[in-house]
Amino acid sequence: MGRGRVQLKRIENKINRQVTFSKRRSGLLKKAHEISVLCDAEVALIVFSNKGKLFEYSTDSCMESILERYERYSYAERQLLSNDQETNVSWTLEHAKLKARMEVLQRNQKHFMGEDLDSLSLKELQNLEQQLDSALKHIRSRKNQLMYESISELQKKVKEKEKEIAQQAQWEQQNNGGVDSSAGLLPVQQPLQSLNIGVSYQERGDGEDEGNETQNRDNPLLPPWMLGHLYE
Amino acid sequence: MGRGRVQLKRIENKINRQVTFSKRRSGLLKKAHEISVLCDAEVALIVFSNKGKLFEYSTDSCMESILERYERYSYAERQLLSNDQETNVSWTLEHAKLKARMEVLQRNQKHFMGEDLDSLSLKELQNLEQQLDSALKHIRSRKNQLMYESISELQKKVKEKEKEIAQQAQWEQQNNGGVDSSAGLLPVQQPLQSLNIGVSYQERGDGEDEGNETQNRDNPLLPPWMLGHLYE
DNA sequence: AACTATTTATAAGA
DNA sequence: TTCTTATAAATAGTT
Repeated sequence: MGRGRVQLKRIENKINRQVTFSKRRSGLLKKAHEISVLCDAEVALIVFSNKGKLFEYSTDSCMESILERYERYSYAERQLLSNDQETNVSWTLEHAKLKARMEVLQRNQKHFMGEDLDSLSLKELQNLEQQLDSALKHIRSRKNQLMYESISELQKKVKEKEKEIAQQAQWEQQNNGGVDSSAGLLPVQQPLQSLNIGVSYQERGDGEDEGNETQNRDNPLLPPWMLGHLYE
Repeated sequence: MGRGRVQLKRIENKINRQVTFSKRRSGLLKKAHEISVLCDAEVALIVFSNKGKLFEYSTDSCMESILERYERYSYAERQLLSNDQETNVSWTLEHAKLKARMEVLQRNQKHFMGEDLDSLSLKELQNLEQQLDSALKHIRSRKNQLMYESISELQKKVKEKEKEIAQQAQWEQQNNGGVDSSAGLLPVQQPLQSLNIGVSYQERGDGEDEGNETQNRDNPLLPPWMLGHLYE
């Protein structure tokens, strides 16, 4: 409709295109409005210009509700996404809760490590001391148990080795009249080295090493007793 | 454009309206497509008929991306929500990390409380013992400091009270020849009660109370030494 | 759905 | 951009 036919292809002349856009845009909006009124239809029209400018028309100026209706109507997929949005709130909440618990745990950890004690009252300090005392008892008990098991195992192996050596000595005695019968007198030393089992336990003396436990202060992810090898 | 003018109002004749809707709809879609091609614009057109049937046109058949662009462009409010969606990935990640750290901290806390020790090796147990030993030293040091401060303050107040009483005794002696000069002989007892300062410290004996620290096992939010009053 | 008289939209020019 | 105008396109009413 105009002085000449138009081919359905992009108008290369920039000015021309801009003018045509302006004219056709208003025509389109007008027609959208007309069909909306005449035919009692719900219309949503969104136009982005070449340059990114937005123009829109929507029946009753209620774009969002029409778009929502569209989403509902057309894509179950989208529905899932919007569900995500709805759960965002509770998710944020859970996240905040988690953070709060983290902070409490970190604070506790510091207290357990003898740090940040200034914020505790005398009563709280007493309870903490009691707690650690009790924990230490458990830990030492468990340690003793482990050591005992280790020693028991060692003794078992020592006895086996003793038996072996005794048998060998008996065999040698039977075959060449006995070369060295004193082997059985060193049943402990010999097996301990050959078995190569290290129980490097040593009871800690009190009073040295005072500042060492602060090295791990800034890394809550690694418990300090996992870093023992670093100090050795 | 037709044989007669049309007023911009709802067509009451149902058949007529339906026909007009059909004609105009195709015209509208055509024009939407034309402006899109001719002017290099991005167009989204959604039409719901009177009866709820959906018709749509979108440039490059990419309705969702145009609608997203619209949301981004038009509502800052919506922008925030869609941004949330984009950061969901990294957020999920952060959440997972937080959870992992939580678990490590909770495990540590149990170890600090002398629980779940079976999973630790002898070496780890030694390091833990050393850690707790050191922490206990700090805690006891801090406790002693608090007690010392408490006692110092008490002594100061006692001295003040003494002075007061001495002054009063002197005054009484001057005025009625001395009624009770023995008041000055109890300078410690008297003020201690009237000042009402409780230092309820008591050194813990060893060996009793072995199972008590497990009461708080299921509540990582409350450090056990905050629950001291529950045991009393 | 097809036809067609008419209205409307708009291309080109100012 | 807006106005004008010639003409293409859309479409109301009819068949």
